[in-house]
Amino acid sequence: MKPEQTNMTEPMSKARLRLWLQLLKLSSGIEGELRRRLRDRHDTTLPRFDVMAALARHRDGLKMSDLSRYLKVSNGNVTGIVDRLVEEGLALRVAVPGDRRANLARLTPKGEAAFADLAAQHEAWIDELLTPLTDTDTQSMIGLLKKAMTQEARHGSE
Amino acid sequence: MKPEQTNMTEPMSKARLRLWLQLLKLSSGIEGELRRRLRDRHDTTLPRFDVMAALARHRDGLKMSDLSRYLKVSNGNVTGIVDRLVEEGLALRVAVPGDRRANLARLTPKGEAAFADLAAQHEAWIDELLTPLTDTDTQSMIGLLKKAMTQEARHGSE
DNA sequence: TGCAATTATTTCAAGCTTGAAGTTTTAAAC
DNA sequence: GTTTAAAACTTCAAGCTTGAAATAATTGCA
Repeated sequence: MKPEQTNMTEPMSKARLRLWLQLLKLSSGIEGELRRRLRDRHDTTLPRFDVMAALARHRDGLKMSDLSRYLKVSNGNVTGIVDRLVEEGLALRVAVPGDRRANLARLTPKGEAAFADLAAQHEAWIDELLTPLTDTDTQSMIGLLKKAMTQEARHGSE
Repeated sequence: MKPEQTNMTEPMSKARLRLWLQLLKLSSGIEGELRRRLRDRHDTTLPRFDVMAALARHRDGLKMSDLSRYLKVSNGNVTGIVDRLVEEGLALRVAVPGDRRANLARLTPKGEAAFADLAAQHEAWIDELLTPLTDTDTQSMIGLLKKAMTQEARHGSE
């Protein structure tokens, strides 16, 4: 049986590899720029921003292992990142009634204020970095990305 | 002046943010799976694979700082990754005639053979992980990604 | 009620990553 | 020819990341 072809000129595997490399190029480029801006303008990091974003959506806080699952990173990693947010006064750990093993990570008022500012800027930065795309482009790409994830989800990720 | 709108329902900034989150979800998911497979099946890492891929395209080798620029990672990072490839016998450092500061990193025959195998599997994995996309989807997405990078490139990357 | 299994979190080793400092070498300027 | 600036690479501190081990606590079962 013939392999999947693309216009009889290039196997599908080559086309998909080229797609992957372009995907990586765009996402790495944007992510790198976000990291630089967070560091240079706000003295913080993208992982801390991600944790704050998760906690901002859960005002009562999240258990460490829930945070780990939500962000798809290891428990050990979450421990370290929350440690630093606590050191900065942006989050705190709260005991869970009835379970002395567990605790909740929660944003402080200072953390909530800081995150509100960061979130607005983050949205503006993404808007700027993806300016070349029209609304139609954006909706098309979202559709394609979701289509790509229908199968990819069956290979072990959300 | 009214902000950019999308079908009068959502500002462009929100749409682009949603796009970014989907982009991140797909690329993180695939990258995570590649890392797992490289570790579990080949006892190696994605950064080492990336360095080998760069060196495979330059049979004579690349200078450390050329490698750093090519891969867009810091010199210090490249030093460490090449150290480990050398320890594994997959690469070696070669002196540059006339410049005792510089050296070339180059794949060994063992490294070239190992990379050929990894590259074939890598391509097959990407093909598998992006199976839901038809050739038309793939070409469309490549086009959109490139369009996105026309402006994004002006913000300090590539 | 006691014990084994499981859970929640932290700690740990190893690898990666940045950006700056340090060292050596080369190139440019005078 | 000498001095200064720049280049090439490594080392370093700090942060992130995984997955496994360690510790403490809870749950479930006999």
